[in-house]
Amino acid sequence: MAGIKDIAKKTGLSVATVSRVLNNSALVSKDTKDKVLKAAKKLDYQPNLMAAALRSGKSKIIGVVVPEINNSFFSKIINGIEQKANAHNYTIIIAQSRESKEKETKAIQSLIQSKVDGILISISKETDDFDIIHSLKSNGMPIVFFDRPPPVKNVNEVVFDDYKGAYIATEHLIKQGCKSIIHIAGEPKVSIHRKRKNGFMDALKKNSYSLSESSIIYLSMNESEDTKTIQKLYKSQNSFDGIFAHGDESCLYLLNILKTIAVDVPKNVKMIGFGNKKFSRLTQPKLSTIDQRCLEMGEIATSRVLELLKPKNEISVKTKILSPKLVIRKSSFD
Amino acid sequence: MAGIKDIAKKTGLSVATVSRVLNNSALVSKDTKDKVLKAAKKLDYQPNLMAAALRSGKSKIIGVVVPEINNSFFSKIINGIEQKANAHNYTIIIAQSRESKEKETKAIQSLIQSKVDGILISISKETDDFDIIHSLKSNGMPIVFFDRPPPVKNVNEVVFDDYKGAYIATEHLIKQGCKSIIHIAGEPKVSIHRKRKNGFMDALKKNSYSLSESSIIYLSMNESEDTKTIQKLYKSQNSFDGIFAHGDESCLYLLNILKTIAVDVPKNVKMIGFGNKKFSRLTQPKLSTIDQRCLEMGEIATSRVLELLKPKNEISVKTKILSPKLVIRKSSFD
DNA sequence: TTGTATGCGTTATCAA
DNA sequence: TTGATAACGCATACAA
Repeated sequence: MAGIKDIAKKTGLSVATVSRVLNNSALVSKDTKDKVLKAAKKLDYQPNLMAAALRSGKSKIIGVVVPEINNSFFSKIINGIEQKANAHNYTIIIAQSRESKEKETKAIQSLIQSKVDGILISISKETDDFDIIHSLKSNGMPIVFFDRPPPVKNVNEVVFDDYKGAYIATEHLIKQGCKSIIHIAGEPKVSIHRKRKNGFMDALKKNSYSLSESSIIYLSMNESEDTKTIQKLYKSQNSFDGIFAHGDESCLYLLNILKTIAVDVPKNVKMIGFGNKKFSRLTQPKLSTIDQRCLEMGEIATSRVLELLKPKNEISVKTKILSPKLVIRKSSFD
Repeated sequence: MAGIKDIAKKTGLSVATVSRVLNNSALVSKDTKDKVLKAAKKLDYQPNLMAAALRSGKSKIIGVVVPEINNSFFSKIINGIEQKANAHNYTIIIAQSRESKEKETKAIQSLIQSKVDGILISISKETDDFDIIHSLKSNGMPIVFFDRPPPVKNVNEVVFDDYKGAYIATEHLIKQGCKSIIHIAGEPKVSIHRKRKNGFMDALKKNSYSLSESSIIYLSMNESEDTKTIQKLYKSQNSFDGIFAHGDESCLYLLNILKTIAVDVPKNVKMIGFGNKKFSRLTQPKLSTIDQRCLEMGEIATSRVLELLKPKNEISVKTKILSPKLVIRKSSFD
């Protein structure tokens, strides 16, 4: 493992020239270039990125902060980020906030100290003050938010249209002939859950479907209890033939309950989830769902931060809203 | 955002003294210490980790290479790694090989160039030569393998006992009274799949259970085809009342098939999966499974590399084998 | 207890 | 086209 100095010694050139070759600084003769490259390979040259970053002021690293890596939604997005970043010769450093404001702040600080050139971040649920965001902005740190932007003006963000996703899912059930559709709702404190619920309700209204109290169900996640609830509802006059679940997880959960009480999916009831999780293809029937285009979200956010990194940039600010993709499988189609 | 120099200027002390305070080098008066700390806070001091690393030769970073981050097995392990590393004031950099030997090599190289102090790695499936591992070893890079060690002598490794996991799962079914157990096997090219199959077979032998050709099933993952296969087998004289699936995914898949052909789990057939995936708690009945103690694997591997980082270390080499944990839920128990 | 001076490996400026 | 040299921000050996 050699450095620039070793190559200089070996070739009899100066470190400056060697550095120029290694950075394609064009002002070198083909002869010396070849000589240097050959020596580099022979000596197993490994550039010291830290030294280069220190000197140049550019680390070629992008920092990524997500709530949780063990979450396929975020890890898919990270894949998009990594691909795009690598394609532009950038490396990424991933940090987790674990939905804690304190850890989030620490993570950001740590990225700053690691001299990342830019930051991509999805804000933790717990975070309620945004001082650090403001300080990042005023320090001129290139920063792009994805999926969960902060309530701060004039920021770059890439978000997913949860409302529309829910709307589309619901309309899909309507088109499949469902006459009475219920929504398995998520924890209302979470904003995306509220958006999905609203999308569901508006789709019903728009299509002149009636919306009763029993149209929105909050499950207890206690099996026998939920089974009773669903069975009772199914046999009541408020029965349903369509289900839009706020997530694939609850869709799976419900599918199992329906099987238990001998309701056939999709014959008797059609259902659709949200998230396009891996396991949604392993059920029988396979689950229809809404795909959030995670990979694209990561790619777009990265492209944006890469733009901000270019010296020429005018300080424009953009919000990109990703539209949902309907994934039709067996659970909503026959 | 200030540096060590700014603090020196502000306090009228030398950079050396400031540096000493910031590194707890003990040889400073309480007075100057207070002065420096106060100024540091006031000026919003952010250490330049790259400069410190360059000077000290220690980056306090551990590099982690995994095949895929979007895989709950690995991301759980990473959580264990991160926790342990952070607790010791180390940061981690995560790189993905995506099961490609080429990307794996690049990832390792990139970590070296980032001057990580040590490396944790789970080898990609595709990797078939181990030159880079040997060169890392001979360069004295502290390195610990987890889950998928390379076939190289004298390395530190933390692995999971897949054979034993399968054995325990099978014996569990036997204890639950199953008389005829089948195994849903995985792709035999993958070594852990072979180990699980062997554990299954040995558990049967040990308990004097007969093992026929139809005891080991390879699914096509074509729904209707697999449904027919299972239904036919279930109604044949080689019928079964216990299933050990090589993964939770195929366990879920099979559970759905059984429901479709009206076989009750766990009454008619008991089943157990492998991996303790999140969704295994969302099925009805909930899936029994084998937990691989991912968090511990990450923690142990990190502790090991941290030991190697201590100057005093004698070059001992250890293999740690993690035993499986049986998770009994409804699918194998009534 | 504190300060001076040097160097980590690289890039960038200036001169040749 | 190339070389000598300063500088990036910090840690540390040595001097005071």
